Amino acid sequence: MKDYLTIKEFSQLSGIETTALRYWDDIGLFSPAKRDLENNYRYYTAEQIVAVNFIAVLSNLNVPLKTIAQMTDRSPEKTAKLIEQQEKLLDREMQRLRDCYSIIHTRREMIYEGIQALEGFYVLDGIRQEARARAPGAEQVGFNDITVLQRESLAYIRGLKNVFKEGERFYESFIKFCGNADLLRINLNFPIYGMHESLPGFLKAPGQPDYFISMDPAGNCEIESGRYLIGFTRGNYGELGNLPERLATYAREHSIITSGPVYTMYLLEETCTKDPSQYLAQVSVAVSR
Amino acid sequence: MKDYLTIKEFSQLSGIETTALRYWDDIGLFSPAKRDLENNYRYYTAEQIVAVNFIAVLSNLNVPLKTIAQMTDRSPEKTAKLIEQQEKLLDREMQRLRDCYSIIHTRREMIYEGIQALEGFYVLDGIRQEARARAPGAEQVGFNDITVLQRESLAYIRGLKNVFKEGERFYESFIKFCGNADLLRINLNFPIYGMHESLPGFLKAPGQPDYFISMDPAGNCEIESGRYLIGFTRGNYGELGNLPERLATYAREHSIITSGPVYTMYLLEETCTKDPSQYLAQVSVAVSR
DNA sequence: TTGCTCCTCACGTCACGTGAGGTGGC
DNA sequence: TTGCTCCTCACGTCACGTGAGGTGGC
Repeated sequence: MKDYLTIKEFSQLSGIETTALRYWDDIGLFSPAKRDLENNYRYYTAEQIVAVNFIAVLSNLNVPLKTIAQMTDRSPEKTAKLIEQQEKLLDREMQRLRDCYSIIHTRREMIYEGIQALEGFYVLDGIRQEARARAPGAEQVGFNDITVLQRESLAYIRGLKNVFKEGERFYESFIKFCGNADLLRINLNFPIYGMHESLPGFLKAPGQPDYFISMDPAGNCEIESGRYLIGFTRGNYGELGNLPERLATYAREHSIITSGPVYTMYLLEETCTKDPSQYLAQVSVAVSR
Repeated sequence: MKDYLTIKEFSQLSGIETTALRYWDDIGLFSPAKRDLENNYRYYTAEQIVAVNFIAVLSNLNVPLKTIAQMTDRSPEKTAKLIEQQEKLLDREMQRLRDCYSIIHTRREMIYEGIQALEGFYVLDGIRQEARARAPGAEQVGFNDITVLQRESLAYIRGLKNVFKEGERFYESFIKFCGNADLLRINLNFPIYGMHESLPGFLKAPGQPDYFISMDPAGNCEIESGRYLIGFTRGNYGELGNLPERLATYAREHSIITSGPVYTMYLLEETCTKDPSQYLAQVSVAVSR
């Protein structure tokens, strides 16, 4: 009399659901060591735990059961090869997950910046203070205020330069950018922003950026760290209201000299709100003092 | 006249299959900006690419479409919270994949050792030589030879001590080990081996190890690095043939003093071959010289 | 007219999950 | 007898994929 385990016992020892065990039996992937001929009960042996656990690991890795089932005519070499393949796939999958993490994390940071801008925040010596820890001497900055802020460097990758022909619609450029993305190895899943090459160009046509940029932390371009003149506004893509004039006026009144590109970043957009009038844009340009 | 994209154009720009786009429309997750009332054509806008890409990223992360669909009444806070949740899930998922990697990698290394043992290998000064690069003076070791080999340290975790009562069957201990695994935080997906506390105990009852051990690289026990007396044999679990005597004889004839536990490792088992008589066990014990 | 795209509808797929209805062992 | 376990069978689920059959625009 050998020791046999019922399907429930075997399920508890191996951690695999009875429904899965029955299904694996049905498709011929993994069958009990014995079947009772009278009542059709499934009986497993203890040593089958090793085999079923290996199947479970592969199944957890999303290896199709058909692929696993091909191991019925198994050999050390075949099993090793299957594992080697899975190791490679796992490497890729982990890279994919890291990429996804990077995407959603970047997006979340943008959203947080947007929420902070809406709530207002405190600034001391160009440094944004932690939400509720107001330092003495810190200046309160509201949503409608223009301010100068220290910024960490941010990587990005940019598309081809936009060319706006007479009467050409805004989105044709964006569509071209998307169409070229694959070719230029631009990942469209990161936040996509606009960039003007200089402030005068921005003031002339705020809704027509010279480039679209993807905020890919692995990108080959960089928004340099330093002090930036920053303002916010709400509204649909390209509709910046009076923000351009407010920025220009602030710079003139505070004798601020700006340099380098102007970045238009939609911190809050479709992923955060259904109402385009509630989109939130942050426009920033480096201060050269 | 606004710029509209057909489903195919939109699919190509976003990288999302038309079938998925139609399905997402059907379930109310993501619909085109416009429908032609006459022919029911779907028309998308360029800015929808941002939203659909975000959905695609979440969907890639196996977020149920129902969960994503709850974002129809979205707000910055809700979206940020959803992302935060996903970041946590991603952390866990990546840890899970690392664990799986560790499991199959450990198993593959064992299989390679098993294959090498079958093929035979060369040993120079206790160090196993690379397969075909036979160093001068190296000694050939066949499958049936007992040998002394240098071994790197290996982590493992062990279960409770086995107690074999009179007439108790081998597998009852193994079943107890499996039953306690969850409690003792033992992962049964790693290779499970046997351990005797000492050589005399092994020689007395080779098929009744004092402990079962799981070769978890994160385990709290260690097979120390050093020289080990090593032999191989084929056969079902616990059936070690004349290997115990061969080991004892070799030790006596070569004046080898052994110390510490005896490890019985099934390098090739059910995952590699269907025939239990083809299982390959490696028995090893530290040499204290 | 031709070739291409678009549509809906129905059915298939994968790996189970969920009852429904009935049997078997202590 | 009672409660628990086991069985099969059928249908549901999730996120599409795959034709089938038919329409629409240049």
